[in-house]
Amino acid sequence: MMENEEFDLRDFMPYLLNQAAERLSVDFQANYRGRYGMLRTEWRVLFHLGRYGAMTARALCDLAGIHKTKVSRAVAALEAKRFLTRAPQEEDRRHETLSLTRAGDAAYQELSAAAQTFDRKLMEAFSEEEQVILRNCLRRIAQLPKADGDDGMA
Amino acid sequence: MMENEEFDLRDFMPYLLNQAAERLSVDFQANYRGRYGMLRTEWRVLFHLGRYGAMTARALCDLAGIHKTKVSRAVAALEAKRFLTRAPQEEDRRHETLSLTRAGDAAYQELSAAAQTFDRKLMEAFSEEEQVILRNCLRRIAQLPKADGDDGMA
DNA sequence: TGGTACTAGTTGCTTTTGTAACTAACAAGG
DNA sequence: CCTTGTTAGTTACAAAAGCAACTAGTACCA
Repeated sequence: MMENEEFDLRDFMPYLLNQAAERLSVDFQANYRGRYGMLRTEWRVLFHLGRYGAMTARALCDLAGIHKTKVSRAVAALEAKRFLTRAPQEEDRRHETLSLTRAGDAAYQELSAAAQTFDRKLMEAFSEEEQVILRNCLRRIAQLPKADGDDGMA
Repeated sequence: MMENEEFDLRDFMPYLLNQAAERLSVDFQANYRGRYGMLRTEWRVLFHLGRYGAMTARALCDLAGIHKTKVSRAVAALEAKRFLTRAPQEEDRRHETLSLTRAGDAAYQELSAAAQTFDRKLMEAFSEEEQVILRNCLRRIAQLPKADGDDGMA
């Protein structure tokens, strides 16, 4: 045992990223779970629709990088909560335009504000330089091409 | 709609971290899933035991920040694969010392090497300064105290 | 000895996710 | 029309995770 002394698990990026991501996600959950009974995917769908406007489920999948079954279920849940409505497009009835209701948009506004506050507060702990580098590096990692060419979106 | 123009979801740290973490974890999975049929938690338990030596499940929970039910099931799975053995301690038979078998250690050695290669390759894309800041920031985020004082380990 | 309380670890049940198969709508060619 | 192929979205089933209740071993104290 105990070979590879120099390699600490705590320096392994996938592990470190997961720890950091879980740490923050669990904290922020309190906002959408407690007040609105939303799941993480529902919050993301809500956020995308609020931020980028009405779109189809397919566009949402592409934009947010969420699998279509997760989107499908999140949309159904948000619809049940009366936070969004669907409208099949006339030219092609396979496409459903998803739009937030007034209540959905209100929830988005509040959660979006909470998110900004959360982010600002978190970032107070970091210098300007650290913030820039951190966001930049994370974006680059998130945008890495998938290893096997499969985008998992089939 | 479309208020809060300045706040892009892509800059929200919990989201960004999750995206980056998922991206890397999915790639590295190929190593332990394909070759050893391991789950993520099993890999983490294996890694901790290989890296830090034999310990109890409880110590593993604390060290790795994994919930005891997940550890319990991962240990059972690794035992079934003959990668570790348990030995109740004589002074207190509630404590079981978990130790890797020869096969378990061999798997750890190989996966640990794969992890180092993975990490090195990933980090080639970043400057020395970026690497230092990135790891440092992530560690600080991962170590933030839990919001509600509950460590989720009960 | 018996009672209460605490810790280690497991198990049962429910919720959530992943995978793959499915339906429905369209498009193009024969 | 009718087949074949493709895309949007849903659903069924299986794998995994979360939570809470449980067993078992220990400690303390009356």
